[in-house]
Amino acid sequence: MAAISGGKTYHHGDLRNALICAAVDLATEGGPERVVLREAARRVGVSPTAAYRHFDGRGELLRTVKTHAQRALADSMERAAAREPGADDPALAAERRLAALCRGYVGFAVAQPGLYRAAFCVVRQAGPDESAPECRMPEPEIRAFTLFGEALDALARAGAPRRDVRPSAGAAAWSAVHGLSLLLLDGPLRRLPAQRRNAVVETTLAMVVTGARIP
Amino acid sequence: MAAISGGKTYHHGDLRNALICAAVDLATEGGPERVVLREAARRVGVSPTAAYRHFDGRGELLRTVKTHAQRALADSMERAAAREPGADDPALAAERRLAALCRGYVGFAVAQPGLYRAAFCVVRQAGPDESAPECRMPEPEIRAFTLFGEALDALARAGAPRRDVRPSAGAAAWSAVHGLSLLLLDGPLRRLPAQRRNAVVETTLAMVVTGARIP
DNA sequence: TGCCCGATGTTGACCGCATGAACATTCCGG
DNA sequence: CCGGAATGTTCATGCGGTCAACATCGGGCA
Repeated sequence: MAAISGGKTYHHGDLRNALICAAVDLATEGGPERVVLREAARRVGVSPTAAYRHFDGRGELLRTVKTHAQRALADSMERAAAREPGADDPALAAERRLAALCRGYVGFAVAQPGLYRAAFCVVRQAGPDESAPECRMPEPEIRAFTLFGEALDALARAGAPRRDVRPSAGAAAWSAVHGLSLLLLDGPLRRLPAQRRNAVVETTLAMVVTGARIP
Repeated sequence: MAAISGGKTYHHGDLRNALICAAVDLATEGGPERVVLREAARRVGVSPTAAYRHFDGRGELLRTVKTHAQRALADSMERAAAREPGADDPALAAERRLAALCRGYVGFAVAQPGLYRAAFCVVRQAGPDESAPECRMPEPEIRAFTLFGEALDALARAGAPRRDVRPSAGAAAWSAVHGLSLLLLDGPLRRLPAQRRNAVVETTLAMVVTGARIP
């Protein structure tokens, strides 16, 4: 993520991207609260206010980082699922895939705490229009949720959960891994030794999978 | 929480408490990030630096609020459980109590988003001693966890989960309600209409309970 | 009783950050 | 080749955290 630039000219040439990279680095190092406009500008070697030519302000910069982090999270999930060996029994395969997605999720959170927190941080909106229309589904751009949903669908096709529970089931699975991740990162489970932490993760996974299996 | 004071003297008389109240109000209104030393002092009608006679700085003030919020959360859980009617079947009673605790948990989060977030916010430590000794259990002062643990114990005594899963099972249940709360508050489930939100909550509860029931 | 010290507040100052206004430098299309 | 649009810069304002020096109060001891 650390970009290098050669000659110094008055015009940077790709400041927007450079700032994004710097901001992502900052978030990676210390989470969303460390995404500071001035610091990003400093790292890129540009004056603080230059950023305003490319972003509405700190808010928009952070939102960009957030999007990046959400993508990275989903990627981690897909990679984990791809590593998972298949199975003849479709139900078993579906369960394995669900578990792998969960592991990819928590794995990303633990490996990239700063980015993970950035992926879910709250960013002040531009307009004070708090009254966005209600939304049936979670913010659509969250691919992580889509992945859980699809996995649960597959499980359903293999005969497991009641049809009418979906898509709530996706949200339930998501809740479990999200809560687990946060408790492990900055929450009260932060100091668990690795082995005990693993136990907690596996227990939670079991809860998710059996919760999806049993009507 | 809003305190009134009578005559104005140079010495306030109970500044520490007054500041805490103001800070809790702030957190209630806008979460931990709105707990601002200067603002708390302003509300109490005192100069900003006066707070330093009673707190190490913003950090300690916030930590105090956090503790308060954790207590309030646990109280909400216990109240919800107390409202729950008993049952003849001990296993059923145990399941009901667990569900009630969860509802009390999520209910608090939804009713007091600011306080809830404050209860789990990260506060910079005084010394940079990142290397606290590893801890087998979650931070002991978190009564919420204790409550989940006890409820699962009761369920275990009624014959449900495998012995060896505890206390991981407590963490799993906690993860589910914690993640659910956060997704509902500022997360991607924030805009769900009330009815759909209820469905998600109930589905998650079912996951927690069946997850605890099935070995 | 009266005075002095420590506890408690206050002022003033410094630093970092977000953000806006006015000014400077490039670059590119006509 | 030139002028305006892009893109950066400097200057200034306001907020928040925190420190040092100074002011005030109140209670205990001589």
